[in-house]
Amino acid sequence: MAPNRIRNMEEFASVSGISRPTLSKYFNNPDSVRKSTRTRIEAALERYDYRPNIYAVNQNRQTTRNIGVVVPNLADPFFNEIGRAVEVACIEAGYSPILLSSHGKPELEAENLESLRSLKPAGVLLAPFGRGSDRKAIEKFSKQVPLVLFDANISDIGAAFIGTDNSQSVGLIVEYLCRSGEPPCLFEMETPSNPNALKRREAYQLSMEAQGFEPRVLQAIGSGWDFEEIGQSEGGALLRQGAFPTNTVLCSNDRLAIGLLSAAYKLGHKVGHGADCDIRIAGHDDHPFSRFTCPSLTTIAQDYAAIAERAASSLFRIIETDESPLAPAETLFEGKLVLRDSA
Amino acid sequence: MAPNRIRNMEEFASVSGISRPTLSKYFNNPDSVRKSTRTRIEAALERYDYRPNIYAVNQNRQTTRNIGVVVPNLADPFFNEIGRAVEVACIEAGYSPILLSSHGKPELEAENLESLRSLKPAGVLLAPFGRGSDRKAIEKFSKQVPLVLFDANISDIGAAFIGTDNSQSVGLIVEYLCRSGEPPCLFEMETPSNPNALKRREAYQLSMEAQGFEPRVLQAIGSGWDFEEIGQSEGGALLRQGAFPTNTVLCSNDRLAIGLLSAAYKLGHKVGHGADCDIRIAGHDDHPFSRFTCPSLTTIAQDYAAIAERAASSLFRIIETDESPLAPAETLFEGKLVLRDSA
DNA sequence: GGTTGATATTTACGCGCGTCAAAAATAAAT
DNA sequence: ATTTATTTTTGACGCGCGTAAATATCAACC
Repeated sequence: MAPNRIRNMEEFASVSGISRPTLSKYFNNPDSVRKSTRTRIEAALERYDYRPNIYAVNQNRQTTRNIGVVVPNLADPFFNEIGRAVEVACIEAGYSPILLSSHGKPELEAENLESLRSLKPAGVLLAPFGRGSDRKAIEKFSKQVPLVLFDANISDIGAAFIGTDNSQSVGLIVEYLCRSGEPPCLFEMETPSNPNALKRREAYQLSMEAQGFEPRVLQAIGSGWDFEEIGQSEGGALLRQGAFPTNTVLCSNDRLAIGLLSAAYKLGHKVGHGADCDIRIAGHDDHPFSRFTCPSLTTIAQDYAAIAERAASSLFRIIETDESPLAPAETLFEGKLVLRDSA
Repeated sequence: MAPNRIRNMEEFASVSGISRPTLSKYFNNPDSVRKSTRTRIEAALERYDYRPNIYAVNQNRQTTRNIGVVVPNLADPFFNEIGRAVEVACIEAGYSPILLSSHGKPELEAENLESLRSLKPAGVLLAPFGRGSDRKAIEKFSKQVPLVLFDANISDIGAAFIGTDNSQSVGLIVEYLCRSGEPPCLFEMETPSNPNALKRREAYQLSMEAQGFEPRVLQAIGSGWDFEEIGQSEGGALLRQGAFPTNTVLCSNDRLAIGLLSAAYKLGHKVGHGADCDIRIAGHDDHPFSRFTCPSLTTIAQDYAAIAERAASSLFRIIETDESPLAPAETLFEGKLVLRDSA
């Protein structure tokens, strides 16, 4: 079917009987040519399987149709899922997403942005580390490339931020836990680099006070991304010491909860809301594995799909209308309570 | 520090006092210029932060320094880890990896390869689906671009294959299980699309027979990538029916085992090798979560790092020496037994 | 059939860089 | 200091495509 390979648009022009400038127009926007021409081009395309050299195409353009997507750690199922959702949204809108992970290393975040720059992306979707992020680098970057933040916010940077309303979501689960048993204490990392963790702590405190209970926060010592490991060792130590002030533990995120569940199992503590149970454990994020923990984990589901979709569409609008708001627009989605067996 | 921006190599040549062809040589291979010149260029680079336009650079090259990395599903922690390891190996060797996931959809695999073609990659590392893969498409692709397979093999395709020696690894765990308790039955997916699953079944059967036991295979009905879900529902059903012929279950992979563990917990079966336990469950792959299951999972650890490193270096050698072996070279790494609490 | 507005073609230039050949400069060796 | 080998510079061309201006063609309308 395919005769001698087509080497460039010139050749494709001659075999298809369409002039090169018209072809160029077509490839940039198929709707910009008359329908009859479009049909002829597409017929030729079937026969000859030619595709423009993307390097030559992008060489002169000051901006491409690439969208950079940068997440702190693709190995974390949460960022994996949301990264994938964002990717799909980009493809559906006709852009080419380039998904980069900073592998848990904040210094890689700035490097990733830097290496994106040379790809001349039309825009970038960034889920920043937070405290670990190089604020200046990101700020500088956002002046050169349309930037939308998601998951975690950095104040006054980027054209928009899309995330979960931690105060709503944490309020929801705190209220549930208080209503259905002893009020929860909060189990979190000692120095959370993620701004969401900070917001969740505040939300926990406010919510407890609003219901007339005293907030109690327990911190796990450790750093890095091995949350399960830290939850297991630190949480296990607290369990052994009987250091949890109530029989209900709200973990700052599911991964910590998974570690704590594992420690509780090892120690023979029965977890759950049954009458025969010793302790209740809840999480936050609806981690893909939280359905398979023992017992399954009561948690808060973030609306991954909505966040990803909104983040992407916000960016597209900025790119396509070429206007970015003066102050970053903030969109927060509500979390949903997912009741399972652990609390 | 940075005066008016440098727009192209011409400008950088004038401000740095080096001729453009020499700069071009430098950027293609810093070692190809005299040391004194190199120092001068690098000094200028510090001051002016210029980088060649990658689109212009790659426009004429018939091949770039991009390496495509295609895995079936980045959401699966196994492919996530190995994909990341491969990525790092590429970067260290001075290539630019482009990591693509087929999101569990075999048809996306061919699409991913196709879209890679227009990036003119120097080579591609592919972890194929196996049965679901479009053999002809991959075969055609491998004639145009150096291709190295890893994790799962497709016979006679690609220049090399690197994976785990399933017959060794399964033999190891079967031998251990037989030695330490009742001989295991095998729990696997009904129609595994992954060739490793087939090899593991064969290895299980051979190994059992070698030790004088009758192999018993139980299959979970279901398809797709929700292995935990299938393991939980199908495995749970088998448990309820008392359908497992022995008290020891070897799962074809950890994700299935995680689902089965969850089902066992729900049913109140005590899992482990203790005297008070009802059932032993083992897996294969050393999934990152297998340390945190309840109880922790006895399994086989694949040597992710070695596989990734070898796959990458095999590809680099083919690219750099421009010679591919007549028959695909096969390298298998041994698995290691990881003893934990579940078996 | 002639007019008009939209679309296609012709021609030509430029983008940023790779690369080649010849000339010039530099370094190493005698 | 002279020769020789190596490296750099100069000058020039081409890659595949975007894009602009002028011209030619088309479709539809009265």
